[in-house]
Order: sequence, then C-alpha cells, then structure tokens
Amino acid sequence: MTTKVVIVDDHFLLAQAIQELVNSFEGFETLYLCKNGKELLEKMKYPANVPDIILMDVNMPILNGIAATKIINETYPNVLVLALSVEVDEDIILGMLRAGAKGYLMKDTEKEQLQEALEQVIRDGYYHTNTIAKLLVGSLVKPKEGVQLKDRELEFIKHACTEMTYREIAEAMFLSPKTIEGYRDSLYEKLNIKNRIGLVLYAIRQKLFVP
Amino acid sequence: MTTKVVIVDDHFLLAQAIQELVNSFEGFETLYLCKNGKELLEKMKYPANVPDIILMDVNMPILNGIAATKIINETYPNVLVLALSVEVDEDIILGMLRAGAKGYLMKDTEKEQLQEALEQVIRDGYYHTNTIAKLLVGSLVKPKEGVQLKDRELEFIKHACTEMTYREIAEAMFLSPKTIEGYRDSLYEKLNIKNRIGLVLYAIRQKLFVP
DNA sequence: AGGGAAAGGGGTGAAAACCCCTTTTACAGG
DNA sequence: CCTGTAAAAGGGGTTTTCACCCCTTTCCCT
Repeated sequence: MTTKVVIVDDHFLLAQAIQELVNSFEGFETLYLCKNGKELLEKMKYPANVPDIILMDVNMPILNGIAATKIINETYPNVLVLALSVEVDEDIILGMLRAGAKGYLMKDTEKEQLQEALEQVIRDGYYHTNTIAKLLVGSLVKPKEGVQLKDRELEFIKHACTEMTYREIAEAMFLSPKTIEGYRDSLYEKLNIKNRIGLVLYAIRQKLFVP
Repeated sequence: MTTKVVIVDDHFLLAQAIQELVNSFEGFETLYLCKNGKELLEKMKYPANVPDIILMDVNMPILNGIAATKIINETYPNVLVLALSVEVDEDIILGMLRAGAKGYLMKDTEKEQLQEALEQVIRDGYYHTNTIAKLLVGSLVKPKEGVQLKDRELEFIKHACTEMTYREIAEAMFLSPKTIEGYRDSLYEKLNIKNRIGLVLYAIRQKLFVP
C-alpha cells in the first residue's frame, strides 16, 4: 500500500515540484496540494483526503505552519507532519516541533534526503537532521529566559519603536508620562538594557515590532 | 532544437524540483544545476556548458544573483537570465532587472506560468508579470530619493544602532563628541527624522544595519 | 589663486531621558 | 475588614540629547 502525501505550500511552483519528486519515490503518492493551512483543513474534513504525511511549509498566509500543525496534531493524531522551510530561525523551528511536527527539513535538502525523511518518518515516527538535533539540545541548555511581558508593556514597546516622545506615547496610551517612565524603567531592568535604543533592538529581535 | 536551461539555486530540493518541471516541458531540457553564482561561472567556462536560459535564484551564498547576473550579462550577452525568488523587496527586484535579468518570477508561480515565461523569453527576449511591470512604473515615478551618505556618516549610523551614548560613539570613532553631534544633526535634517529612534529605523529599513 | 564643499570642533539653553524613591489607588484573598 | 501586592502616578535631581548658533582646517576644482 502506498503512503499518501499532501504538500502544503503557498509557493506553488515549489509545491508542484516537490509533488513530482514525491511521486517519483517508490511507495509514495501525492494526494493533492494546498496553498495554506485553512485550505488543508477544509480538504481534510473528508476522510478520503486525510493523508499519511503532510509536508508543511512554515511561512504561509491565512493559517501558517505552526498553527496548522497544532490543529492537525490535535484533530488527526495519526497524521505525520514534516515541516519544510527556508526559515532557520530557532524560535520558528522550535515552534513547529512543539506544535507536533515530526521533523524539519530545510528547502535546500537533497532529493535523496527527502526520500529518506519520508521513509524514516513512516518507519520511526520522526526524522531529524543533525542540524536540528543540535538545535534541540541547545534549546534545552538555554531554557529561553522567560521574561514575562504584560499587555500594557508590549503596547508601550511598540510605541517606543517610533519617533514618538514618551509624552506622546503617554497621551496615545491614555496614561501619565510618569507611568510610561515607570514601564520604561522596569523594562530596562527586566531586559537588561540601558536605553531606548536597546529597547528597540530587543523589540525587533523578538519580532514584537517589524521595521 | 531544444532550449538548454540551467538552474542556479542553493535550495537544492527546489532546484531539483524545478529541473523536473523544466524537463517535462516540450522543447526544454536542463543541462545541470548550480548552488551559487561562482559554481555557475566555473561551469560556463566550457562552451558546451553555456545554456540558452539561466533560472537564477537571488539569495545565494558566495556569489548572489545580482552579482552573478551582472557578470553573465557582460560575458555572455546571448544568455537569457530569468530571476526566480521569494524576495518581494523592491530594491532587490530592481537590482536584478538592472543587472540584466530578462524577467522576475516569484517562487509561487504556477507550473504553466513557468512554461509561459520560458517560451516568451525565448520568443520576445523578456517576460514580465503584471506585478513586476507595476513595480517598474512605480520606480520611475519615485526616483529613489538619492540621499547620499558619506562613509563617516554610515559608520556613525551603525554605532547609533547600539546602546552606546554619543560620547562612547565619539570615542570609538576617534572623534570629538561635538563632531558626532554634528553628524547626527545633519542626518536628522537630511533624513527628515526627529530623534535617534528614527535614525535606527532608517538604518534598518535601508539595510545599513541588521538587527 | 580663490571659492566652496567637507570634515572637525565648540557653546548654550531647553527639552527629553534617565534614575531612584514615594504615594495613591485598586482590588483580590485570608 | 484588613492586608498585601501591583498598577498608576508623581517628585526631584542628574545626565543626555536636541537644536540652534558659531569657528577653523583641509582639500578639491575651476
């Protein structure tokens, strides 16, 4: 019996291309392609459309890979999700794995490695390259220093990433300038930074603010 | 006679996949794949390896698409370069076109569109989607406000994107704090910004500084 | 030779940012 | 009801930044 694969990727050219690759592997066939997570979930409502393996892109519009994977894992625990991405961002990779992806393939993978991944994930239930394995270990060593930011602080940070003065930020947030200064000071403490530039850099690196 | 195509992309899986697509088109065949511009130029030293069309990724290590395209265009003016990228950054698209690319394909292109592009570039010498055409017009309308920054100013901007005070920046650049303030003030003027945050945002958006 | 950028340096006052510490307010839990 | 805690607001003093002025030196170009 052949293993049924579904490819979810908004880069349609890539999706079609991978489809041809997968179809060329013995014992594998592509059921259909999807452009995003939403489309995939719609399809999978019909039992005939539930595959064995989903090759899932991470960066997609509408319903991204992480969210989609999470839902898949809860709804169809027997479906194996393999992440497929150019993204090398640690947070994103870990996000996918936490969401229940059984492996993470870079898009510069060789043809043979894709086949290997598909076969291993069927056999063992997971597939991890050395790169990803190393990352996993790293994330255990450094447990992601859980600096907990409150809603109001996040809002403030976003404002701080503009040319507004603190007085203007205070007005925009309907607070006293002094309160804003309070937010700022406690953030400086928590995040171990010295001035507003540090705050902006933190925000950008944590993707709280997109420049 | 078949049209010979070469695919240059460090995402090897994608490259292989596109290869299979291209080979499935009537009248086209893939000569070989390359992982970057350097590899391509090495190959093309042998006349038998000079293709009719190059499908060129933009983001590559070692020798990127823009640089490679420029060299190809000077050395082999008869070779048609089609850019192939996920990149939607206006500067990069324009860079590729200025470097001599005959078209710019998004990686979410449909199979049929790729075939169309290959055929049209052979027939007419170019291929542009509506999206790209619109971009081209836009770039003519807004002639890229040529704010000319001097070396010393660029150096200062990079320092300004850190938690250093101006005094510290002055020390790092072996200048008087006053000179630094001079740079700052004239940049505020030139760039039409009000404070250091604006400068940081400008630097990031212009890719002078990568966070 | 002279005019004009470009680069480096300087002064001052006002505003903003920074830092520490207190008070008020509000509200949940014993 | 009282208490503890956390958000909000504030006071006051120091440093930094900002936004104006000003000057000299160097170097390039016609």
